[in-house]
Amino acid sequence: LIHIGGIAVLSIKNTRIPDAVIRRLPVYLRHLEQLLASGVAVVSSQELGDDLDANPAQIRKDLAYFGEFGRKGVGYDVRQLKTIIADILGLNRQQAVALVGAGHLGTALCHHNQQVDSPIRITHVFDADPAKIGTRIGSLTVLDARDLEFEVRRAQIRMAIIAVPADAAQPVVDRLTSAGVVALLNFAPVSLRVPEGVYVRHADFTSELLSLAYYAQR
Amino acid sequence: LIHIGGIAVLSIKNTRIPDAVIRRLPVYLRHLEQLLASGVAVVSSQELGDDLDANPAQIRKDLAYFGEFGRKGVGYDVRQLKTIIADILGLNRQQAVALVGAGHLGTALCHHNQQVDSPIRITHVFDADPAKIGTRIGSLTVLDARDLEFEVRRAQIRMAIIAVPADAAQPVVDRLTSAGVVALLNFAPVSLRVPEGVYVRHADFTSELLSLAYYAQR
DNA sequence: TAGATTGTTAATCGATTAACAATC
DNA sequence: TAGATTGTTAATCGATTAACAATC
Repeated sequence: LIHIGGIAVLSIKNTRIPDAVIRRLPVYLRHLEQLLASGVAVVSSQELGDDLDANPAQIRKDLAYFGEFGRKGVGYDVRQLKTIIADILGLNRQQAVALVGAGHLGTALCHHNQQVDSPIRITHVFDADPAKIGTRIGSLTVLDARDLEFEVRRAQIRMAIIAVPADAAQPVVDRLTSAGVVALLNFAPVSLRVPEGVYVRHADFTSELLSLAYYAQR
Repeated sequence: LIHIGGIAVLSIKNTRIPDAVIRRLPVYLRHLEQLLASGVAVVSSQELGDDLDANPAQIRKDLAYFGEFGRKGVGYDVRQLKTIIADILGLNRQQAVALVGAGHLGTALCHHNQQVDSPIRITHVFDADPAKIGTRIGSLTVLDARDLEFEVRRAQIRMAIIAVPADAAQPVVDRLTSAGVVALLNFAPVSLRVPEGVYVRHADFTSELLSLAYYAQR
């Protein structure tokens, strides 16, 4: 553990942290922001669990992966915990994100990201269609997909969103990873092959709808 | 097991089937369609596993929840298995889907669904904004959100997509479930409370991006 | 028949939840 | 101090993978 002024900070242990834990952190963060906005200074894992429909032990265990942030008999300082989770996720430093594919979905994701108050911002949009290159999506201009590697390297981009058709996805991913991208959010309906150490999250709308249909049957 | 003409068909056991299994079925289905298109008639779990980066035992076990569809020493008939999975998911009967929220994201999801060849189709789009009501998204016209219950009941809609702002989501969900919706795909960044027996899948783009940032840090 | 591959049981792995000593 | 709540260990639960008899 790293202690600064008696407070355990960002003490990522050498344990491998489960993906499920990482995916819950934004949920905690958002709720802490709401609590802070409504003037709540301290919150217990029990209260968080009630609000978020989660097990209090799970919340405590999730947080304990990164350090000791609570006070026994008291709970967690809302403002402090909010800052800590943001730090864990790396939301303090500027993270450039590339979006590849300016179709309906890509365009909407881009607009959505500009509307919403998110610390992670799409900074580059690429498309291969000459009719789209140079057009604007909110404050961004669609760039030529041929310049992908060059721009990604120049901006030192590490995160990318894949919103291209299925058959275009793998080549795009190969080019992105070769240019330094290490975290991918994939909206194309294909399983992607990536080099060791690169993280891929699948977020395919069509598959989601198909599996949802199972639950609608009765 | 239910056998029709010597073939075990859609024999959903009284076992509770894990959600993880259901979510893999569309992946299998899509790949089987591709195999069929390229003229492959029979496939083994080993081959499927290689193609989909999955464990063959897992594929066999997933399928075995629903019946015995393979031939020992041979493998699975591609066409037959494709049909069976489509039946399991309920993709044979027409499923009307309501989309609530015609903002950037909702509009894109609607367009995307019309472009892609998916058996599950968005049939109704609702919005509360008078400026949007009556406008068209592809072949659909945006309906007045005040008519939500009426239209959902009339079309016997059981699936819905939530693409409204966070603070509007819960009331919309309450109205949808009261009108008969039992499966929800939620793009709003809030945890939803639903009646017993209603299935909710969370698909919040902003949270996805935030957790992805963790993996981009180094 | 010999080789291959299923369906299923058993073993393993990992994640969630319960319990509780430590302590604010 | 008494009551509350953390951090953590142990127990439970569930999902994945391995192993193999059955059999095409």
